[in-house]
Amino acid sequence: MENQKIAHIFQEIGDILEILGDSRFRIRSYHKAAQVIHAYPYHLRDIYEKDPKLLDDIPGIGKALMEKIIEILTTGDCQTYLRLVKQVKPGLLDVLRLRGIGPKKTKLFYDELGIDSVIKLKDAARRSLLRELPGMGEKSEADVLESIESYGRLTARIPLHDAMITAEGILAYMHKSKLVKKATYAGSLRRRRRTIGDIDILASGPSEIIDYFCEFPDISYVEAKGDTKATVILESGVQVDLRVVPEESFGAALYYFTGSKAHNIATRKIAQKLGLKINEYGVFKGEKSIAGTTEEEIFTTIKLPYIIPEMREDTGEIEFMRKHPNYKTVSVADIKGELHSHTDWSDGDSTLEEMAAAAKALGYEYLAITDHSPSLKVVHGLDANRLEAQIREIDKLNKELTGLTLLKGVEVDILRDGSLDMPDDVLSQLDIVVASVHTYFKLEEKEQTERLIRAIRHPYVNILGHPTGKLVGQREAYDVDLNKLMHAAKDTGTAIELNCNPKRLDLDAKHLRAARDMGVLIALDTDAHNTAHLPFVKYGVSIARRGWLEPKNVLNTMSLPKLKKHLNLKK
DNA sequence: GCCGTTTTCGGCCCGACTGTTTTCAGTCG
Ligand SMILES: Nc1nc2c(ncn2[C@H]2C[C@H](O)[C@@H](COP(=O)(O)OP(=O)(O)OP(=O)(O)O)O2)c(=O)[nH]1
Ligand SMILES: [Mg+2]
Ligand SMILES: [Mg+2]
Ligand SMILES: [Zn+2]
Repeated sequence: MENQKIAHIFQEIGDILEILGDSRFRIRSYHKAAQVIHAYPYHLRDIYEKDPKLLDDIPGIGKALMEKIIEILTTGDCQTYLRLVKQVKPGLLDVLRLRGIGPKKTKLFYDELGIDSVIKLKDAARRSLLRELPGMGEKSEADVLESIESYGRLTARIPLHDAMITAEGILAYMHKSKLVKKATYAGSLRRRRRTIGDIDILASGPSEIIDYFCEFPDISYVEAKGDTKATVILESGVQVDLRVVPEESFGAALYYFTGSKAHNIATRKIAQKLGLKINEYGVFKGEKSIAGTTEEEIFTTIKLPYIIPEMREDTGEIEFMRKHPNYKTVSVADIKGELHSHTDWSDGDSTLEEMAAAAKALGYEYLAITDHSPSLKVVHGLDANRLEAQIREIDKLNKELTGLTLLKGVEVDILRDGSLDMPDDVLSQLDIVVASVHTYFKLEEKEQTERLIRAIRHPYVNILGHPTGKLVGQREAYDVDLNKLMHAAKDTGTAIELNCNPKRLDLDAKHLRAARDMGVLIALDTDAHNTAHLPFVKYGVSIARRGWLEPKNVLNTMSLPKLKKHLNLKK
């Protein structure tokens, strides 16, 4: 949380410096530092307390920003920031956020017309005052109005799964055209971020592809359209960017368009040092193209091993892959089973038999049935009697099943004080216990953390379920110190869940990086409430890859015998 | 403001689209 506060201050200092017309490189340093800190796996305070000089070792943090971090950690404030905030009206930052309006126009409108809020900007545009300004005209004034009007209509970041479905629809349409040689999605979707800002589509072939793309039925309007790219807004409010390149540039373009921006900049710098230039058309030595058809070629020319899209965030992956060129992150094929699922015994839709058949069809060795506990009445949580009945039912089913073993389990509710919603003598009969929070999300950090640690330390708990409670677009993480949870998890051999439901995916790459470094096992659980949810594991795997996890970091890559042994260790 | 396997000074990724412009600035990817 403190890291996020520092990242926010640096981001805003950068934004304000932009409006004030400061050096763009100085601005870049602040923005870069903000991004680095935002994605940093450890508390800066912990680093500082170990040795303040270590802060300077973080890439993107130099002497000056290190001093500012220390100032914020020790005084709670940053004098530079406070001074800058006084120089710029807060409404200017809102103006800056409008599409098509950057720092130069924000400053122009303010200097010339005293515009310091979106409301005032709208008023000035309506009164035709903007068109008189240098570099402005009738069209650009109308564009300002349009930008203000559309601000609310544009969709915020959407869940990965929703973006994937939309992208697949667009790609199916693209592949119907004979002009299109290759087409795929790129951007944050290919890097599998939990949320997607816009959908980026790459195609190879002639530039007429752009016209065909702009005829896609779900388009609300075309925002920009040229010879090599177009930007459209769908009826749903989602933005789609299309980029078209010649076939021989497909690999270079895919590399460019996959990003991230920070990763691109980092590898383009490496190319520079080698006397090369990377752009979306290829790698160039002088005028001559020396690579471009595949991504692999691009990496080879700059002497790097292939780096998977999920890792391309400039969070240390370049250095790391140089040192470990054969590093392999976890993949869907490594997943041996599911450890968190529900049936129609509680709030699931599918029967035990149906869930077992679906798990078997996925090639799983095991499926843990973990229905809810009794305090959760709305989801028909199982009391001790019904759970014992389910245990007998599963024992019976296991005798009939071949190739798949059902594990007897429960998703036990963690009560307000950190105790569990099921007596120990019932839990002791189970193969696996997932413990998770469904109430009292709003406790303050210390209390919430202690509550969850108590659950982690419970001898029968194997997995802490959906540990942050985050829901895309609905609920922020509850106030909890994940690093402390991970220490307790490490101590006790408890796994932490990465809930694979695309609405949740509630651990992000930085948390997983920390878990990996600490040797905490992560369980990739779909929390399936019907058979169709089981394949959601692929989203969890993607996020795990973003956190650099190897198969050995993931609990459900274990074979059944190994898993059983592991689950028994704690008791 | 950051950074250094040619550098502690002098660079900082590279290109497309739009509107306003007679040659390019601003914004965005
Ligand atoms: N070299 C370079 N590439 C960029 C730059 N900005 C964007 N890109 C590339 C990398 C991005 O992943 C890709 C798509 O841009 P987007 O703005 O859509 O970002 P991205 O998809 O990563 O995130 P998003 O979820 O859409 O916010 O274009 C840039 O300034 N320089
Ligand atoms: Mg994007
Ligand atoms: Mg985009
Ligand atoms: Zn559940």
